[in-house]
Formats: sequence, C-alpha cells, structure tokens
Amino acid sequence: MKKLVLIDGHSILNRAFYGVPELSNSQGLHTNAIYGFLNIMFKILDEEAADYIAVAFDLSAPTFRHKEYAEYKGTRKSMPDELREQVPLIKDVLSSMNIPILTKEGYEADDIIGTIAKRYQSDEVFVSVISGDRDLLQLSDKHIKIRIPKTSKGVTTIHDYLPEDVMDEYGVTPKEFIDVKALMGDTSDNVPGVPSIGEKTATKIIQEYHSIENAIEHVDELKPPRASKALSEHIEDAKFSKMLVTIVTDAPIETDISDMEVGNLYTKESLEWINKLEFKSFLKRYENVETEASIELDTSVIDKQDAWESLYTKLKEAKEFGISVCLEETAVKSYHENSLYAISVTLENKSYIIKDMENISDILEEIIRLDARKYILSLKPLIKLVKDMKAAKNFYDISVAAYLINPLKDSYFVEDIARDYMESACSSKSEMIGKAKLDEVLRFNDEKAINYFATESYVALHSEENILAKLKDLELTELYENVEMPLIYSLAKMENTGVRVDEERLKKYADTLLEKIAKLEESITRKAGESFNINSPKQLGEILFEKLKLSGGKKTKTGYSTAADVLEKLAPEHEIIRDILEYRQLTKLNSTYATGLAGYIREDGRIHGTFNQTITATGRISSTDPNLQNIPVRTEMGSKIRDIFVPKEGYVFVDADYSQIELRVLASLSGDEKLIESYRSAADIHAATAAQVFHVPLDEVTPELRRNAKAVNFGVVYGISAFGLSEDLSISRKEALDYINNYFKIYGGVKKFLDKQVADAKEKGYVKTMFGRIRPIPEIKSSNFMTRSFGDRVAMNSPIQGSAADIMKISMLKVDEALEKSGFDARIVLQIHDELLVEVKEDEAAKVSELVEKAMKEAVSLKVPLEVDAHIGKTWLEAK
DNA sequence: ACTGTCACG
DNA sequence: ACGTACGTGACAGTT
Repeated sequence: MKKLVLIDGHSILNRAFYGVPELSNSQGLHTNAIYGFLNIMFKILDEEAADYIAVAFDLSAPTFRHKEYAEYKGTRKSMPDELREQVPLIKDVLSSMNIPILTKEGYEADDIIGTIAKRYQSDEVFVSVISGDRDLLQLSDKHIKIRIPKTSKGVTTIHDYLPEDVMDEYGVTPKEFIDVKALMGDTSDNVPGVPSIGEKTATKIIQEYHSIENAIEHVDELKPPRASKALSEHIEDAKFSKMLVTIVTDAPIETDISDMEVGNLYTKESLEWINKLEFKSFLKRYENVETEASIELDTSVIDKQDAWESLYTKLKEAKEFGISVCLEETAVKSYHENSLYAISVTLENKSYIIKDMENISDILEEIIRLDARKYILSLKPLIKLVKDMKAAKNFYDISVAAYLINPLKDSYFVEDIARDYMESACSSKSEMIGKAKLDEVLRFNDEKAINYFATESYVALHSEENILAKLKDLELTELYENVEMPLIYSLAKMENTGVRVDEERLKKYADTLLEKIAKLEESITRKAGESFNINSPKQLGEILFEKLKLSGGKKTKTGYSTAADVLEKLAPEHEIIRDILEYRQLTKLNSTYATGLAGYIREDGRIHGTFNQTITATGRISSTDPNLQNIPVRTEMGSKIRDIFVPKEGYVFVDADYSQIELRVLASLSGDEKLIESYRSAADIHAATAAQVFHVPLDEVTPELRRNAKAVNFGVVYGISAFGLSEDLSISRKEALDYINNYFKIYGGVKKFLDKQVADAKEKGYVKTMFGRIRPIPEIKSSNFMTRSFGDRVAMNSPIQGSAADIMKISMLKVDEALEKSGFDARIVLQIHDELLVEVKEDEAAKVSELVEKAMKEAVSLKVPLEVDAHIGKTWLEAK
C-alpha cells in the first residue's frame, strides 16, 4: 500500500511559529516557523516512509466558500511580520526539495487537501493529512488519517485521528463533526454558530439527529428548550455556519499523483537553504550530498626535517599566512607539559600539516617569530604553548574579530566564519571527524582529519580581508587592535598561571558540609513523614503542596515552583522549609564547589580554568571549566569556600575591585550633572540617591530609604521597569512607578540618556559602549510586547554593562603591563568582572597593592573618578 | 537536550 | 493586555 502525505502549509507554519521560541539567522532573518515546519515534516516523512507528498497553501484572494463575505475574512487577525517574512521562504525551501506546492484561486488550503485526499484515497493509497486545524477532522475516513502535531515543552507529539478516534473524542462521526462545529460556532474563525449552543449541546443534538438539516426539521422537539428556541431563531446562521465549516472535496484542481512522488529531498539547492537559514541540526541529513561551494584544498603533510626547512624558507618570505594548532586531547598530563601535536599552515592556496615531528615545539617557536601577518581562528590555545609570549607578533584572531562584529552568535567555528565571511560552505569538525579527537585521527593521516585541520588555517587566511574590512566599517578596529587582541595574551597568562587551592582544607570543608547535609536530610525526612529526593523539584513540590498542603501559589510550566523566593514566603507555615532552604544551600556548595572544584585541581596543585572572550553579549569575559567567576561570597557558609583559594608558599593575594563601576559609568555616559556631583562629593552613593529622590537631608536617610534607593539604582542599570522594581522591593507597582518618576525628575540627564539608547537601538538595531563595542538588539523591532520590552531594557543596560567590561579589559592590560615593567614577582590569577585577584611575593605585597590600585583607577578617564578597594590577605576570603 | 535552581557580577 | 528586572555557568533531575 502506498502512502500520500498532505500538509496544510499555513496551519503547520503557524503552529511552528508559536511553538518554537524565537530563532533567527545571523542576517537577522526570523527562522523559527520554518525550523518548526521542517522538523514536523521530517519527523512525519521519517516515520511514514511516504511515497507521495504535497503541501497546500491558501492564496490571499477571497475564497469560494467565503467570497460573498470577503470583508469578513479581512477581519481576521493579521499575521505578525516575523511570521509573514517566513511564508515565501518555506515555499522556496519546499521547492528546493522538489515538494509540490498546491494552491488554487478561490479555494483554501483545506479545500485543496479535502479534494486531493478524497480523490486519491483507496485500498491502494493511504492518505495522511497533517494540520493543526481540528476542522479537518471531518475529512477522516477509512483511508484518511488526520494527524495533528502538538508541540509542548519543545517536544512534538502527533495525535492521529481515524474515524473511530473522532468518535471516541467527540462522540460523532467525521461527517457529523461538521454539524457540531457549525452549531457551536468558532469565534477565532468567525463562524457565528447558534448563540447559547456550545459544544455539549451541539454534540447532543447531532448525536440524536445526525445533521443540522434534520435537527431543523425537528426543531420543536429539541432539548433543552433553550436550544430549541435558539436554533429556530437562527436557522440561517446555522446553515451559513455549516457552509463555512464544510470543506470542499470536489474543487476543480488538476493534479497527477505522480507529480507528488517523493524524490530526493536532500538536494544541493535545499542544502544551500539549510545553510542559509543556519539549521545546523538538519545538516546531518545531508551527509552524502556533494557540496559544490565547499572549499577546495590542496594539502600536504610535513613530517620530515628537510620538508619543514623548505617550508620554513617560504614562510620567511611570506607576507601573510593562516595557522592553526592541534593539541593532544587525550593524555592529561601535568599542566605545563607541552601537548602540541600538529600545526596547520595555509600559504596562499596551499595548506601544510606539520606533524609527527620531535621538535614541533621548536617549529612553533620559529613560526610565531616570523614577520608575516598571521591569521588564526583562535589564538589563545596557541599562545599558551609558547615560552615567551611577547615574541609572538603580528597575530590576528579571527573569532575575536567576528565576535566584535556580532557578539550574539553562539559559535565562531570554522563553518561559521566560512559561511558569514567567505560565502562558502565548509563542514564542521563533527561533520568531518564525528566524535573523534582531532589528534587521534590525524595520527593515522585520516583524509578527512587532514582536510578539516587544513580548513582551519585556510579559512583563517581567506576570511581575513572581509572580516577586517567589516571591523573597520563598524569602527571596531581600535577596540580590536588595542584591547581585544592584547587581552588574549593576558588571559592566556592567567590561564597558564591558574590559582592554587588548598586541597586538604577543601576536603575538610566538604566533610563539614556532608555532615550537616546528612543531619538536614534526616530532619526533612522526619518532618515530611517519608523519604524522598529533596533535590527533585517535582517530588519536593508534591510533598510540600500536596502532602503538607502548604499554600502553593506560583507554578512553573511543569509543576509547582520550589524556588528559594517562593519557599522563603512559606517559611512561617512549616518548619520543614528552613531545613529545605539550608539543605539546598549546602548541597549546592558541596556539588558545585567542594566536590566540583576538587576535580579540577591539576598536578601543580592549581586550577587552570578557561576565560572565554567570545561568549557574552555585552563584552564581558566568561569563565568555564570551572566557572571561577561565581565562587560564593554572599552567605557566611558559602564564603568559606574562598578560604581554600590560596597563593603559593611565600606569596599573598592582593584583591582589588572597582566600587560601583556601573553607576559611575552611567554618570559619565549620561553626563548628568547631579549624578556626577554626587560622585564627586558623596561617600555613599545609595544614601545620596535616597536623599535626592526622597527629599530628605543626607543625615536623615534611614537604612530603609537607602535600601530603596539602592534598588532604584540597580533598576536603572538593568533597564528600569516599574514591575521589576516593585517585585524586588515588594511594593505596589504604583509606588515603584513613583520612585522611578522621582528619580528621573532629579536625574533628568540619566532619563535622557536611557531614552536615547532605546531610540538609537530602534533606529540602528544596535547600541554601542564608550569604546565603540556593538551590541545588536534584534528584539527591539519585535511585534511581541514582551520581546520588545526586553529589547528596550537591553538597550539601556548594554552600554552600561559593556562600558564597564571595556574598562576592566583595559585595566587588566594596564595592570599586566605595570606589573611586568616594575619587575615585581606578581601576576593576575582571576578576573571577576569588576575585581582582580593578584598573587604576589609576600614582601612586595604593599607596593603591588598600590600599583594595581593605581593602574585600575587610571585605566581610563571618566567624568567621575573611579574608585578601587584593594586588600591584602593570605586567602581570597581574607583579601576581599 | 531541556528545566529548575542557584552561585556570581 | 501583555508579565520581567541585566549578564553569565554548573549541577541534578527529567525527558
């Protein structure tokens, strides 16, 4: 038996649009509906093994069924722009897959589907109709299955309806289903129906009389009397509704089923679309497709000294080349052991893979000293291998450049750079070598591995021109050359240095935690009356809100919320709550910090995390493996973990942090005289704000008023909203709004500045920091209120957070430089957004503390002074 | 792979 | 009417 799949195009696209979260490609094109559509289609095709397929679309012209009431169609809600722009695209994508698109002047997609389905269904052909619209259930038949996809929690499940399923769910046959719908009406579809007859009554009537016509004949006998009266008064409405609901099954559509035969979906053209739309998850379906635009590589392996020497001669004369390194990923040795395995170099159009050379480290040292401009996708891993980083000159990091151009992307891998800056497709690492480790497959000269590794240096070299030109266009060159590029060296040094942890103390800390956790667990089990997994929000919710009947209010998508702020409010209701909150805190400390950090300690007794330069939207650095930027400090028990971070013997820490850098940045950026004046004179900025906003003398500011003012200051930095502030302070929205208005009345310059950011973002699509860093804000043009409001707040926050990030980066460079020049035995070990932790020889601590403080204060010059607090200590906790 | 929670600035 | 404060990353549980 053959299978025919018919898809209701607009309906599925609509479902996909609302079911898939916002998604867009790097050009800012919205793609979520197309993504969802293809997901559903692929899923259906995979499981059905369809022989025939077609997709039906409405045309915009009035349809036959509705033509006399054309204006009534016009009252339908118009499509959001984000969806509208995707409609022509999905048609192009389908065409590229050789899937026929069916439309017919004067008919809706429903009618086309109805006609085709009834025309071809037979003992030989089984039809599946894919739609989100339940009206199509009327088409269900012995050989026609209606399939309705439902996406919730990101998972798509499909509900199938054969006639018996319609009967089960609605108690009527598919044919009778028309009459039920017609009687009850459908406001969203502008079907009037009969007033006061709903689903229940309609079903009862049709179950008894089987059709509207028959019910009208027996209208006097109808029960309840209310329905009888309603129908008799609205006979025309009922008939009209039925006409609207009834799908045409004999439309004059010329088709030939052979045109719908499923051919090769995975054509070159459709691959181009998938690449253009940036649907990476679909790419594996195209594995066997030859990509025409793919890069042609001319590679050779260098594994002999004389071959290297002849290449070296060429490199010495070269003006520029691309380079990449491959590390040994497998053996985790002591941290400083060299783990370089291979080097890829592209000179003009020829790529060389240098590998299996005893002296590969020396080769690298020679290469980095060459005069040529050297382009690399990611410099940090290379530079970390080099003995004298300062000797490495003339490097251009391509991914950092791409990040400055668009910091919103989630990766800057070779395929991303090739797509965005070379207009050619190239395969990703996983497409080329799967899950294998590059060094391992390179070892036996695997062709794909060689090719992949060569593309890394090839793309670095050949994307350079476009990418640097784009940087220049956006006025980012200075930031790139003077801040981001040099910063790579500072970050590399910091990673190589690592931070020491006292393993013994860590162990003791973990034991203390485990003891307390065990006691709490016992207490919670006793108070709950049963043992359960406290870490499971689901089980915990059931215990608290069902078994113990606590007043569970706030719900999440999946169940009760058991977040700390919710539990906090429940604390007076049951003594178990305190225990749970403490249990949560301690298990977090144990799993993420005590146990978690222990696993990162290397043979040198230090943790060498990674500091990422191309992750955040605002320009901040991020920290991973482990995250050293979220080590606890706010609670007493938590802050104890900082006592295990220690300097090496004979050294101490200097911890230096900016005081309220973001508010100072705001004062400077906005030029608000009052705020600037506050910073020049006042010691306590929150108190000063309180005095101004609440009209009280500075010495009469109560802690309460100060707390409120502090919240307002935070709110301003985050992109203020009355709602957010009211939540934070547990006050009414009206009061919050009063605070905000008061604030803006006093600090008019701030208001003006924030408004300007939003206006700029709306006009240009991005905002900029003090040093020209760009943050694109695609959300600001959204037609969705919530998304757009988010865009507004981001427009206000990004220049502030981003400028502070710029300042810290410049500051790191200056501190680094000053330390180096001074010859002190000291180095930066951590950066935590507005804080630097420096390890220094004990007898130089005081001088270094002063030097760091000075370098940070003078890093940049703002309209207000920058203040830095620096402390010396034997542990991180002590130094803070 | 996603969700909820919670650690930081 | 809409329903949130901005920026991150890790872990445990669930799908």
